[in-house]
Amino acid sequence: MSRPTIAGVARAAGVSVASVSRVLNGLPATEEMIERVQRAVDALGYVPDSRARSLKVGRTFQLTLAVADVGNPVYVTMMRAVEEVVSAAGYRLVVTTTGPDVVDEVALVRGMARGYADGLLISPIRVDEDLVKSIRECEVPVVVAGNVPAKAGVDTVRANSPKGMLLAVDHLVAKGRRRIAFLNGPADTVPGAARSKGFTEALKAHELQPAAVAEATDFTFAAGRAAAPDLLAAGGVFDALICANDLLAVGLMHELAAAGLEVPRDVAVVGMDDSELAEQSFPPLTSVNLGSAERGRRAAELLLARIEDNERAPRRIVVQPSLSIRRSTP
Amino acid sequence: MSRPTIAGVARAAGVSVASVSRVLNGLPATEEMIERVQRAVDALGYVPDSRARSLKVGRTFQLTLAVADVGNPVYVTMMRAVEEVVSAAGYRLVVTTTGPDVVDEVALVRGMARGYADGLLISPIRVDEDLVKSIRECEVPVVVAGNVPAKAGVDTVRANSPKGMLLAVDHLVAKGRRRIAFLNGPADTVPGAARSKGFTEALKAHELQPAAVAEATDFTFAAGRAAAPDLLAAGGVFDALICANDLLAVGLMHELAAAGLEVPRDVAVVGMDDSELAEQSFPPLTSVNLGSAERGRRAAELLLARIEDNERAPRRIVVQPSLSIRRSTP
DNA sequence: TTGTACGCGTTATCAA
DNA sequence: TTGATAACGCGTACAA
Repeated sequence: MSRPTIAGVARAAGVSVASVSRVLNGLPATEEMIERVQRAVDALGYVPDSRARSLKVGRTFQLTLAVADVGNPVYVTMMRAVEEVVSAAGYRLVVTTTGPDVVDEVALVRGMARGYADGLLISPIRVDEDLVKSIRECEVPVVVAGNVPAKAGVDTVRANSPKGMLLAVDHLVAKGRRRIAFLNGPADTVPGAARSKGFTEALKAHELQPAAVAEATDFTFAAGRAAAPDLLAAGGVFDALICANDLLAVGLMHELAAAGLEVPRDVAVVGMDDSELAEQSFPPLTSVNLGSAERGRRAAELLLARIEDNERAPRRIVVQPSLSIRRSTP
Repeated sequence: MSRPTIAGVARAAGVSVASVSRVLNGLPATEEMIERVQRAVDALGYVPDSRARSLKVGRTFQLTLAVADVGNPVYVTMMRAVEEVVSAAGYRLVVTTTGPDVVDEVALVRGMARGYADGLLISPIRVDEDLVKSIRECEVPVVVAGNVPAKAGVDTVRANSPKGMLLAVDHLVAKGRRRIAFLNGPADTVPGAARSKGFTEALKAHELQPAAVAEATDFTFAAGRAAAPDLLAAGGVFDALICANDLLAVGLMHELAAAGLEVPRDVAVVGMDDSELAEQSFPPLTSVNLGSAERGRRAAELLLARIEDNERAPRRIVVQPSLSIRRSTP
């Protein structure tokens, strides 16, 4: 006994398939018709086939979320927010990992043409001409969480890294720290470039010179630890440290402790992303909240809105940062 | 101009749709035919529609992963492993959050009948008769990551909590700790019940009595902190503490520090799951590795295998634990 | 308000 | 080897 189809229900109810379809989709029908159909549906345990439905209506009620690494806390936060919005709207979420390579991102965007999802929410870690082109030409609506040129012609939600950097520097300066160092992630990434620019600007605003700058090989805990020697070689020249994300900050804090430096007494540390790890680390980490959850939420809403109406002009939303002050700064 | 269909390609190439389909699916054809079809495909930028394909072949090449909370580190680890296996096999991953309620899990399992995915990988947080029934009757293959009665008749991959508990207690006893306390999560959950049973057995094996036992309201950092007063009220009666997961352990460690207790000197702390947080916490947390990544990987493999051959007898895999010793224990 | 019949884009069967 | 055509299960003109 295979799964019943709409034809089976119609036969069992003694009505036409059209009537069954109408009742199931809430279109006008007589009480008696609704009753008969419902009875047959229940009796047979009929469930509409979403494959056939997708082909017919040209929509899958699925959205794709593409991030570089589903394990990164900031993506986890975004994903959770996205999942909430999307499922509340009756859509399923297809989660894809692109990896660090831009060609994989391009392949993914092109692959949307197969029509397995109604929209794409992508947070590209690196951006090039090919990617912009593929996004502009994508067969389904695209929303970018991150920075992409306006000529891509799509909705965008991004953080304000420079403003966030300024909040961090303001705070440190207010606490009397002047010799500020910076640990970035890879500068050839979208967030890396933004952080670097923001740090330079923020120091300039305070007429300060960087006390030390280092670049980790990745935005991870391990990379943060590995970058420690570079910074510590400049021993004692900095009394504050800003890290491009929380993982780097926590990794570095472990090495600071190992080197006998106390946080925040000897070195104040500020992370970015304000992920759950910031609250959980010891000491709890002061961190720039770049609004990952809000970005996820708004990006998802933008995507849903665009699916409803693809004619509206692209919007570029910037989510403002805030500073979560904890015990890693004085 | 809408997307080209296989008919458009056939027309452009001057061949039949059947031939185009064959070439695209690698079925036997002459060199010249392959050449002509390929040329037309490239010229038109044709991409097969996966909706139509799904309807025809009865497969979507999608799998559903259902967990209670995509933000929980242990699920993140599992998800990453699952995503890797699944995408390598050419499948997409649909990620669904069930929430803490068992009725939502049942609805999800029933909903698989719509055929939007070829299989389900579920990690139920609570299990009841309804859920077991729905799993047994599910329209698509199901693999359970966790504990579910054999009568559900499905492949299962689970951790060995009791063995893991024993590893933790062995270690603590070897280090001279005898007054061992336990912080569990909700005992009416699958992992909570397993942890509780394991702790009791492990202490019995060493002929010890529990020094203190508390139950947090959830498996979270916040719940760990909130549970601290309960345990600390028993002040000084324990010199070691096992927590049902890493989040609880780290939350509690913050409160221990606030209470002036030093880890591991005053209290040795052991977590469970050996998530990335264990390595990142300060001091780094000794933790029972229950093999989340391996469970995810094997569950995904089991599901793929069952989709290929649904006749094989259900397998019940138990992944063995190990202990990752770090500085939170002497 | 209800029923008939067609088409969505693809794969698979059967003849040629 | 290739081509014509019948499904796959559903939604919806159009006609009654």
